[in-house]
Amino acid sequence: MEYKNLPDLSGLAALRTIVEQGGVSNAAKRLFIGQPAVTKRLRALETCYGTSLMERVAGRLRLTPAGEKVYTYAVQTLERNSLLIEELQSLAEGTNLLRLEVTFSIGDHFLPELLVQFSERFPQYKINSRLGYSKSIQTRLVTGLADLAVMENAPDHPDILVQKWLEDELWLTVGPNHPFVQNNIREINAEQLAEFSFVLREKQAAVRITTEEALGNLAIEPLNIKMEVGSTDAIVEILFRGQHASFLPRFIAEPLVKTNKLYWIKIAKLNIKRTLWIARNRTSLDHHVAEAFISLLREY
Amino acid sequence: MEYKNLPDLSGLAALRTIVEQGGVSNAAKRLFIGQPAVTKRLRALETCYGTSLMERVAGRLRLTPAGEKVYTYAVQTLERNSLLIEELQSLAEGTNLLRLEVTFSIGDHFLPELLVQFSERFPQYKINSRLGYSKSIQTRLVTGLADLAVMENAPDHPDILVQKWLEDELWLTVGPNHPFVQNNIREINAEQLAEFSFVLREKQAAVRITTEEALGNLAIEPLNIKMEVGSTDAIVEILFRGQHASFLPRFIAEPLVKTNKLYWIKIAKLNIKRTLWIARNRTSLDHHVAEAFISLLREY
DNA sequence: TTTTTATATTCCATAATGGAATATTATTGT
DNA sequence: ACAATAATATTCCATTATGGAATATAAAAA
Repeated sequence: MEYKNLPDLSGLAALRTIVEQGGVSNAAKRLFIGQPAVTKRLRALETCYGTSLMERVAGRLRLTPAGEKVYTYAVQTLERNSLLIEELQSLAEGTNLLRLEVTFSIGDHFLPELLVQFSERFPQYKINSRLGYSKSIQTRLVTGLADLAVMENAPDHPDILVQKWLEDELWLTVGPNHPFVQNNIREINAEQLAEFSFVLREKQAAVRITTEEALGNLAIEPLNIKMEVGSTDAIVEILFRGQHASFLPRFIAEPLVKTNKLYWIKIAKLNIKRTLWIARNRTSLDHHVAEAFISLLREY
Repeated sequence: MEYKNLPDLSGLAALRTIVEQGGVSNAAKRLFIGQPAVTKRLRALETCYGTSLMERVAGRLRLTPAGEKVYTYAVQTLERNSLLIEELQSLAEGTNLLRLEVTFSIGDHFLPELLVQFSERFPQYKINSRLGYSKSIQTRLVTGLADLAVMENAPDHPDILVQKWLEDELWLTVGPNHPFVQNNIREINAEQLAEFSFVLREKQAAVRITTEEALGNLAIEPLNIKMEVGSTDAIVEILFRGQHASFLPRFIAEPLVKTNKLYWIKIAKLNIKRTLWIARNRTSLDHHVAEAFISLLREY
């Protein structure tokens, strides 16, 4: 089991493109790389096979007899790879499977109901969903390991298309036992944030990132963070029971505030707004299960 | 013409080896790389195809359905690359390989020495040589199954180019026990051929053909052919031991006659002359190994 | 002969790869 | 239940590979 001097598929692609485009310079344009890189790939491929594949005749490159054999292998291998990719997509689509990624707060709050509704409306489709941080979700989208994502931050990558889903805010939220609630204080200045004992999500969480971005622009003392907790539900429980404060997404805080289970303390001259995003890989825009899920999202 | 996320053949090799060796650590040993590199190649391959190829089941990796398709492609692609490499080696050796055909008498008498000299002088070249009758040699030249022939008859075909090599004759030859030798007779008339008991080569042999052509033009009785023997060396032995006669190529008879082991009986007014030929297929005139062999022939 | 076209090479910055060391996951044995 | 073992995954870092700007070389065209 010895694999020595394995050729590069990118080298085979270069050989094929040189032949079919009639030269190195044209191939470079079609491959979106520079001319030297094309020449180098071709010559590197020759090293793999230990023989000349193209030689210069009348100023242009022509296949050698050996080159013709390698060209045939190149075309077959590349075509088969394309077919394989289609096959893999069919395999994924064939099961009508949506690979969905959502950030944690969205996962905790929206996902259960979304999944139930989706399953009732589209019983033929399947969903694999997972919760994750924005960064890793972005990676999974880019690499094709996810079909669709719903996120609290807009991904920043040329291969990802985003569309807005909902507008949201982060509310400074406390429980019923908090002194500010006891003293019937519902609005503060930003400087007063230093008086609070905070329990916040961990640093990678979208809520935390957005909070720190918004407060980082203010000339205030650092927050007094007593705890980092990896679950918004747990934070809500802590707020119920103690005298801590946290920044919660409005979609989580608002129902609780309306039922007087938690209290929103407004910050004068500060609204931490954000958008919830739908994100997809640019190359998967024909994914019909994802389209179905998005139509459901749009009903919110 | 877009080639994005092309897989790595080394990644395909890793996948194949993991499957066939039953795990990452064993695959690492077989590939002569470290375990982390194997894992990374596998996971990098998954990124190329945008789907999981192997997942951990009971502590070990197992192929996913997608992984099975990629494994199949991997095996095919790697095997075809191996075949391609062999093919390229054959192609390369092909240009250094001489397929030589010679008629039997030349094969018996000249070929051993020729091959030894050729091998010493041109160690980088290979020769496949075979003995044959003129007819079949001609066919093999025409069909490209032979590169070069040395023959006792000139082939007659538009695709075969011939050049003279040596001039030769056929000598009526007898052994020391023959009555004509005992009676010190060294020249006869053609009519006296009927008095001889002949041992000749088989009908397809060039010697036989040339002999019968030469004698067929004479108004003499048919030869008394006691034996047909398929080897000129055997004929020489028979002449030593008995009272038969034969027609031998001068290049075989002359050394023996000069040392009084055999005797040449001249035929008045008859010299059976012939030429030894170098023959090639018209379309293979740039065969440099053949040129090398011909240069050696020219030294005779 | 000069200009234009096509490919090859050099030098350098960046990206990719492999491995030692370590971490994590899972199974087995006591 | 815990410790030991087996298998895979991850981190960090050094080395190697790759692409491109600039330039050189080869060949054709004007």
